[in-house]
Amino acid sequence: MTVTLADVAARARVSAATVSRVLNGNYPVAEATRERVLRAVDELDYVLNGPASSLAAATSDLVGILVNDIADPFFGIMAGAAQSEIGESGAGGDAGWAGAGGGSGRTGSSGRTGSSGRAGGEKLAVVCNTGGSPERELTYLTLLQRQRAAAVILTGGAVEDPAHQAAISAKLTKLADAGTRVVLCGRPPLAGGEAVVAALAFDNRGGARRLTEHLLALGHTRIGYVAGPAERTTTRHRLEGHRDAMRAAGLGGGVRGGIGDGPGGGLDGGERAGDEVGGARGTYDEERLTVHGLYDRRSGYVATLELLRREPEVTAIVAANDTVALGACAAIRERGLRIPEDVSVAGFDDLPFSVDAVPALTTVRLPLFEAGARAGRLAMGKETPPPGGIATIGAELMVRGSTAPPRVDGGAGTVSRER
Amino acid sequence: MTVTLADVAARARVSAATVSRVLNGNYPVAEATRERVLRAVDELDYVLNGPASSLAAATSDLVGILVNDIADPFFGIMAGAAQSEIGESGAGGDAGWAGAGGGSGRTGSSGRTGSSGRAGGEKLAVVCNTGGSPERELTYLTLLQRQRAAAVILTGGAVEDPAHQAAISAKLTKLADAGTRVVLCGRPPLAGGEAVVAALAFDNRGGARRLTEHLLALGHTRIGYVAGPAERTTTRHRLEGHRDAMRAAGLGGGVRGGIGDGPGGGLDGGERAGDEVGGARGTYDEERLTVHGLYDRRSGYVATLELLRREPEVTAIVAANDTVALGACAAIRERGLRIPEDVSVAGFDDLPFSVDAVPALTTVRLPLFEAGARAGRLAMGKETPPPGGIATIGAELMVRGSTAPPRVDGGAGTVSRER
DNA sequence: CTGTTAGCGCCTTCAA
DNA sequence: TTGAAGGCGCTAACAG
Repeated sequence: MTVTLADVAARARVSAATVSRVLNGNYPVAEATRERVLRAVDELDYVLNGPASSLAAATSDLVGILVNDIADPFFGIMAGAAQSEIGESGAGGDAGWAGAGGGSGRTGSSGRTGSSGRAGGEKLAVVCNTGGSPERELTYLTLLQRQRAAAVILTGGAVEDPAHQAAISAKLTKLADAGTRVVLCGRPPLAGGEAVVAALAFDNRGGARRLTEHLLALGHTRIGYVAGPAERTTTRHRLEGHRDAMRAAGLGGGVRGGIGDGPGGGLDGGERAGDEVGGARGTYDEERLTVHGLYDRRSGYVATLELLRREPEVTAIVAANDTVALGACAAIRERGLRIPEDVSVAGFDDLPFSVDAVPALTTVRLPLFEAGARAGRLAMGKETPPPGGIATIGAELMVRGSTAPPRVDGGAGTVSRER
Repeated sequence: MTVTLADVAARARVSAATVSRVLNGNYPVAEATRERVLRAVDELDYVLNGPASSLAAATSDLVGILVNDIADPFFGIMAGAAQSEIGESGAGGDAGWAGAGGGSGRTGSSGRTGSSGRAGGEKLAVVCNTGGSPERELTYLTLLQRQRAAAVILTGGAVEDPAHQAAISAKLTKLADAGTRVVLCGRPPLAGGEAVVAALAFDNRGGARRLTEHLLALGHTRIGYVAGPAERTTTRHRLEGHRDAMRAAGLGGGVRGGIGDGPGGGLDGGERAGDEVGGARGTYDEERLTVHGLYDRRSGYVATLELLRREPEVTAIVAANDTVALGACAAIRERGLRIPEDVSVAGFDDLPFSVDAVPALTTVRLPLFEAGARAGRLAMGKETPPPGGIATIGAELMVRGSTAPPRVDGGAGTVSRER
């Protein structure tokens, strides 16, 4: 029923081996023969059997890109950039695709029907949506391992549960052993990072610190923080950067060790406002002015409402990311407060929509596209890994209209005022 | 080096066929044997060889989801929803993953190491980013065909070039012939749609019509339209809906046949403002008040500036989608005009951020998540296709703060006024 | 319920 | 430069 290599060979009057050789372009083949084969391929409309090919060659042209949330542009931008480097041979550029031609030296005979059975280095870059679930992440990794993927790119923060860290680490080691190139993008390096080709980590901590320093310089002291899910590295690093800045300014401080002290990282911490543990007044504030949620708009909205309830005098809200910041803005406005006059708001990531927010969002820019593209190149072996396999990617503070000095009379004032 | 089925068979003291059977769960196997095999699998840390399996079974567990722009939540939401239905056996719900357990009846022995060599119905849902390029679309389809994908979901509008339509159609037919289930989501049905399991099309035309009718009811008559790329079905349908409404109100009208009359759909039409072709004054306006661009923020910005230049008295701008609308808002504000007092703005899609725009964006809601999920189910054969294989998905008008009656003195007035 | 027997379609030495 | 032959790891009939 389906056309096979043998059929093409017969039509071209050569052996199957020869057809294989012209298709893969790894071996010298006489130009005449080659032409004949290519013609037969087109005439028969032959399409290589991937599984058979992968089985025999013990490797496939699949490259997996794992993302936490495919509906979030944060991941979409990185994934798209990576794909643009992986898809066609040397696509390179920003968004330009080389088109269907290319391949192993052909110049697109037989009209634009092309894009047939050629194998030449074409990789199938696919993105897998883990939904932030560690189990799904592991499952996808196994599926990719099963497919003998050529490379795997893991994007975004990792879950910090030691059991999962270990499981992921073990899995990546196996993948690497099997010849799969593993690249981390926007994720901190693994403990024993030998398995990984390269790890591109964002400077979340530094970015967060500079952002909060900006707020402090403006004169804010009561700064609320809407954090992401408690167990993620990204969440922890950004929160730590924020707290570092606060402590350096003599605010908050005390207990070390991050954010793992609340159960489940939910929005339910509010009821424990009196739980003084460490004793230090600073610690009290630090926890009281932090609410965890998801990296989505709704969480930003709910968390901000909670923050305003806990501390009506808050003059600034720092959100885990831009999306969360949008939710925060909505909550603030709903309470009849103005941005930035009554409350300043800041985000993180500098997603495309952030500049269009009203007022434009002060945030921390992460070079998502560049990082994704670099990860793609690394995965393809088109770029040499950074020394030690680890690179930290800078985060740039973008000051815009959503942050301003606090009101002189301090605090947001009563919550009842209508606009 | 790598563990194979035979190794597992040897360790479990059964034949390879038996191992295969317990792994695939398609055949009755004695409970005792089954346990033994599973234990051996875990002990050996065996992972099924996908290519070999696909080769022998003549089908793979790969499901491809093609999107035009992975960085656009419009596609991300649909793709994520589809994946949630495909990933795990019966995940079903909104965003909840069943976790790594599951599989063919096991209850997760040996800790959470799990997610190993089980094959049971697990599909690898992958999204492929075409970047809107027809060539890439074709290439991905070929790659998927090569992998013997179990199913393919095409999302979003199609390019209207007949040559490509034909090429895609032919390719889909081949895929279907090879047993791949093809589903269209947010894309109009094909000419000869036999190859397709189902086509879920959005009511872009109806939605656009109702949106413009809303504006007309408000009293607007000089309405600018920022359209998407000229050659896409989505662009055409939305524009036609808009013009239908305008004509029904006695505005615009005349020449039939859509938007294909400008070269390349660029922003370059402005210089031709005097080209009166049809003769009817309405036609003139229709084209003068339409500018094409991409489905991104920047295009919305640039196109709106152009629209304001062509017709300073414009009182409303309808954008091709919400992202474009954001750019339009930026342009309008930059010209010192207020939304909606001076100029009303409307979008399309109702993406999550639209409700957070200031003022909140009037738009047309498309049930992206539901549609994506349904497409996923259809692709998995978990849901029976609609009659005729075609379903039109409703679009709901969402009236919010960005649209209001035009100013009584008409028009946006001079552009120099500062806020 | 389980083992045996053939391939699935291609790549890759090894010769020629 | 090309052909011949073996096997990659698994599944799918058949027997038993």
